[in-house]
Amino acid sequence: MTEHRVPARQAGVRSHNLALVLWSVVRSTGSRADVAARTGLTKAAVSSMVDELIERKLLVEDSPMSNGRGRPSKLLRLHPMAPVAIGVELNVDYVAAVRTDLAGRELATHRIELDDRRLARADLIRHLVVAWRAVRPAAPVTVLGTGVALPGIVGRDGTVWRAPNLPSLSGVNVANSVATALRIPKRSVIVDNEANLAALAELHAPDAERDFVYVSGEIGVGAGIVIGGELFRGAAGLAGELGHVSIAADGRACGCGGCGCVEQYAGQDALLAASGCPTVEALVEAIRAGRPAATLTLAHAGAALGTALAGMLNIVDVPTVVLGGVYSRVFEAIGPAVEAELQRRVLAADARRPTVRASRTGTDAAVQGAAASVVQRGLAVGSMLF
Amino acid sequence: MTEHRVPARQAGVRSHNLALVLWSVVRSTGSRADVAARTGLTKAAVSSMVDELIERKLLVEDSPMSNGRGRPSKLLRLHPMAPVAIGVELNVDYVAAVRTDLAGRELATHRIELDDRRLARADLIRHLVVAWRAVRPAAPVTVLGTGVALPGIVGRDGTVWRAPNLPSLSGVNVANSVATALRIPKRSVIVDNEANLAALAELHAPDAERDFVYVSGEIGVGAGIVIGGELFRGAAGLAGELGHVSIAADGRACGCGGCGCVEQYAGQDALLAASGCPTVEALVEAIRAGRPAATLTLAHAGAALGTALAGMLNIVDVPTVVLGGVYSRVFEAIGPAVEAELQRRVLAADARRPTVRASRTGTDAAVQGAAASVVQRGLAVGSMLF
DNA sequence: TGTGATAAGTTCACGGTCTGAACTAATCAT
DNA sequence: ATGATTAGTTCAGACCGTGAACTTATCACA
Repeated sequence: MTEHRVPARQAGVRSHNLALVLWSVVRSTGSRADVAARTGLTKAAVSSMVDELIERKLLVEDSPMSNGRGRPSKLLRLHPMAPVAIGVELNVDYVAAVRTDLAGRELATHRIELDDRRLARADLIRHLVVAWRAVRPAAPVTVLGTGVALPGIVGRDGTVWRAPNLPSLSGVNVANSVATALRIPKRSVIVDNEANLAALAELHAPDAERDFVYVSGEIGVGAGIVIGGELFRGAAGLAGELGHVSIAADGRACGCGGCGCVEQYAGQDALLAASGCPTVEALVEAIRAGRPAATLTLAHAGAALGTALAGMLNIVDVPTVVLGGVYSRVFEAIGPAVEAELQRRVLAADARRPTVRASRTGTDAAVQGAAASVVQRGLAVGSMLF
Repeated sequence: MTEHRVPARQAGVRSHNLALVLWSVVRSTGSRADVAARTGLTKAAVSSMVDELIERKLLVEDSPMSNGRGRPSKLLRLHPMAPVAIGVELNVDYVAAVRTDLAGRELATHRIELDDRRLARADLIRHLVVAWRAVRPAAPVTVLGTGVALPGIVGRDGTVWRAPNLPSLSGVNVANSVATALRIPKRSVIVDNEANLAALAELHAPDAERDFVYVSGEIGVGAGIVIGGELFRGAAGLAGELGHVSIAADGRACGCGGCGCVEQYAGQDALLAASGCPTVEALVEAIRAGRPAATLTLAHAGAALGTALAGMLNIVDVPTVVLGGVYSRVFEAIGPAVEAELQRRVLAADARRPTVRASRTGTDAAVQGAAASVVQRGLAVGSMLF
């Protein structure tokens, strides 16, 4: 039954509305009157809360600006020294980091390409630490928290349940490791699956749908499920593991121990091997050139991906699929095949045709999402608003 | 991003806490002091709210009862004339209804066996109306609302998107039809998938897990997903359609137009046909007698069901499967096969072994859940508390 | 039979919160 | 200058939960 456990108090009202006002300004600047109109609060209440937010150095007031008629409004903006969020990503072939403000704007980025697959746990954590330090703020602004994106199944407490492509992380509580290595509080660290966080970034992009599945095509294949504008994490945070869904009971063997995993048919390595291209760049070029080896490879991969996705859409009921990572770079070649398979296999397809589109975010989707997840938790109802 | 759209107000605090107090008493009787301790509110606040709830005729006070020491407590109970909920279910081979109090206790039940498959839409609605009237309260208590359970895919507004086993309902907005036929407000009617509502009933049973998938084995096979103690409905309310998940690309043809649907291998009709039993009762008897035709049929069906469920568990991340409907009656024969398949195919299985158990609710799970969904919505935060 | 311990329930001043209306401030058009 | 217009502030009013003091009611024991 819906949880009614916690009593509501007046202080909760205040903190909810404080977050509402702050978030309203973060999304788009405006005067107190604008904010009142947007949020539905009265001007009086907004005034009082803006005062408090300015006092707390979260907002600043621009000098008055005329609107043509009437008293000029004083636009509100995020304080230049307002808290920031850091997102880091440890993936199979790169490490990346980003610092963002509360609005998700990038303030600093960092990225290093390297093959992590064989590294020991301590080295992996060290890479994360280096990336974190590379984007850490110089000025004395507080870091709200750190989001960590990983290519694996991550539980709610930050423990890696399984990471087929980064085996030395299996069983490690990365939240703990990162927190102690950086000497920051453990509860300021959020660890999640790379696809989940990329989905969060996609959700924050302009004009994003509120219900979709984001498919992350990297070395591994993951999926982040967004329902009603919120990330769906499942009971323990393990939801959406698409790469190791089997599409053929007796198919190709996989590093995870199973066989027939989609990743073996539509993962980045499989695409390169089947098309004979040495790098993703070469593959993109081959497709642009219309080379049959490349286009055919992607049509097959798209069918495999579409088959796995169809099962997913039948079960979680989502109308659109967003292809990200490698897939967004080869979208013209793979998108139609995926869509065709969905049209054929999704139950509700004749009533509501599934949509497939390329991601609007770039290669830094996961780090952006990692930072965004920190902001989101900071603004969540009940939190102390920093 | 998490929706912060709506401002919080003091009235919201009151209505939240009022619901909290009412629900606390509904779950188990107790004195004002007990309620204060359970909810975390102060005695003063509880006193004030209990007064209001008594005033509103939702609670009554027992005569004082000594506890051995100290001033005797006056136990609080649900008012005998408190609002009730009605749940009705239209299934392929029966129509059922139940009236419950806010605690979910059955006050009246009704059930008629009949084959609905060929009936026209108007007749189906008429059956629902008859069942509803059979359990309607005699005394002048208000009916909080009506929950309707159907074997099909039902959208949030009460429209049936697809009902392979009850074709004449396709495209019909059952919420509207029922509301006008009964002359009750449309918004008091909640329509949902039969498996979703049965899952809700399972959730309300004593000692229920907070994360599970409920599998409803009737003529059709459906699934209700419960995560964190809440029903997961997906973007449009269509989540969990398990019966028509394909487990063999070129498998048996299905009424839904596809082929290889689990329902063709593990649905009630498939079980009866394969085992040669005329009725479910005969099948249960055959299993008790250990007849190989029956046990083998169920082992095969269990493997098929387990295969489909494994995909589901990989995607929505749930640790336990509850088998309901027919499956709970033949659990000893089908459970182990399902479990074996899950153990083999679920990714997280070696870290967290999937559990399979029989449902604790009976044949009236769906109607009970339908009534419970009405109560749940009535107590939801933001609602006017009736 | 009375006294004290114990626990249930009530009362009330207080601080925090939003609302709504009145009010002040600042700019532009005429 | 004057009035229209819009931004922002102030303040009384109502509501709500808290916490502490207080009242009520019972039992155990003397």
